[in-house]
Amino acid sequence: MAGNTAQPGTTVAQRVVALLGAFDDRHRSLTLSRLAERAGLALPTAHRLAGELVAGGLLQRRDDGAYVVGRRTWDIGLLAPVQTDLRRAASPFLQDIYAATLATVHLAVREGTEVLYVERISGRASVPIVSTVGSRLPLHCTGVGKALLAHAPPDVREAVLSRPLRRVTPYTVVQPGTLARQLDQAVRDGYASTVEEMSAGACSVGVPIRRGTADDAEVVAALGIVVPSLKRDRSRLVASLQVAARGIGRSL
Amino acid sequence: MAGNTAQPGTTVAQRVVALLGAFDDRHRSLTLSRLAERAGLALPTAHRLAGELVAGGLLQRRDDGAYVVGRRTWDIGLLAPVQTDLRRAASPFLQDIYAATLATVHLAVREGTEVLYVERISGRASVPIVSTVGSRLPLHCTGVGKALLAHAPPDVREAVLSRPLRRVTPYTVVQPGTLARQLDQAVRDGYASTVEEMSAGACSVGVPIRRGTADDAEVVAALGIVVPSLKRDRSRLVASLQVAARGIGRSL
DNA sequence: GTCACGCTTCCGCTGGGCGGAAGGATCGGG
DNA sequence: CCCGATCCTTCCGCCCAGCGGAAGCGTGAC
Repeated sequence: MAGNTAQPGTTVAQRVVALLGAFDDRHRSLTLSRLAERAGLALPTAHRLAGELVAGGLLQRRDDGAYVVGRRTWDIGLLAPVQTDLRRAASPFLQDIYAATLATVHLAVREGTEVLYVERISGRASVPIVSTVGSRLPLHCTGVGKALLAHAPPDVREAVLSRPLRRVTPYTVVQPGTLARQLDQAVRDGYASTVEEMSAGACSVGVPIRRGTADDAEVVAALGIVVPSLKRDRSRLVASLQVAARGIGRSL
Repeated sequence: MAGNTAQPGTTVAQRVVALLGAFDDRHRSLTLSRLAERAGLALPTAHRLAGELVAGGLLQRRDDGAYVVGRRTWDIGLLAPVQTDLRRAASPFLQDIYAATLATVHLAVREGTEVLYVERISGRASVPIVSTVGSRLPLHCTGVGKALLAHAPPDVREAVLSRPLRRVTPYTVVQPGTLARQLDQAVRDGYASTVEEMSAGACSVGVPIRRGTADDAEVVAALGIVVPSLKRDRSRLVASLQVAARGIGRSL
């Protein structure tokens, strides 16, 4: 009756996945004990497996003993076909917009009830931004998020509106009714905007990207920029984003 | 005497690493049998393990049955601290250079006898480029590569020069003596350049990035751009790259 | 039909993996 | 200096999870 208790039904491969999955945006480095805890593994097990992953380069051990994701994982992860076609098609347009505005430019898709940022260009003049490539944020407090949500299937909109909207800044829209009105407006206008709803001093605009050229084609992504203020230039910004979005859609 | 023969000394975790490691730039999708072969696993073993990795999201299975790297690996890989400080410091300068030149801008480090590209901005006007973020190329046929090699420790230079230099285009420098002279020249000039040595119609310039402000400080990375031609503007390009490199070094 | 090829499933043997427990290493408080 | 707390590392014996040969399918070429 000694030793082995390992929850039945778990395989080693699953444990490896659990170990890697223990890392996320808010946990980029973990001590052995936290790693074991988050992965749901006994400490010696985590120690041995993590050691093997370090040997394989998937994890890395810092001098202070903490584990971080290894370079090998980065290498391999970059091979994943994450919206490859979309990114290839969008890249030149993102560059154009950046060159014209020097503002942070985002390309994002909806994943469930979150925005997933798949590409970003950030300029030095820009406000400090929370999002990086690979990060996920709520749909209700970013320009691209609202643009995606506005054109999402009814059940998604329902799901977002029915749960409490997380307040991120004092200006975050947390009343479902207000958000719903903004979304309807965004559909009519062809763009969505936020004013300091995600981070202080940052405003954003997002426009939908439709596959193909039809005005009612499926929305597959959103394009957006973050600027210090929307008081001036809003319509010019929106116009250039919309032109780019159409260009991207055409080449999808 | 049936069943199990699995090379003794291999653990499941190592097999998982082998499976993930079977993917590289030239093998972004693999059929089960090739995956098994490249990972050195028996076919049923690869089948089962790959299935578990698919369930865990580290791999993905396309409709045609081929395995590709999964989005989860991408997510997790992006958490890896790959030259994080360098990239953060360099990002605004890369943007500036891009905005000024509209050429493809690269940030790269040396890893052994290869260049590892850690950041890139590519414009629509640019020549089609081989490198992407995460890719590795030889040191002898790119601008950043030569810049890194020129300032690398003697044993690295030795190692590169003593092995045959891979010919990539008709213009690739493959004679060790010529390359050595170019490297010495690059040290004197403070920049290195290539003319169609990596791909036809593409010239590149690379400058070293030194940690700190001292003129003889350690070279930790290189900054470069790729342009269709170097005939005009070479000195202006070099000058702006050098200014940016100093700026990056200052903030490291 | 027949063959070839690649994927999937089955199954019995066994050694790789498990975690409790003991042993270190490090730190800070008394 | 000792002692407890906390975390990491190593050891070890039990046992079942994992292995792969072999058989079964599905598909496509000729």
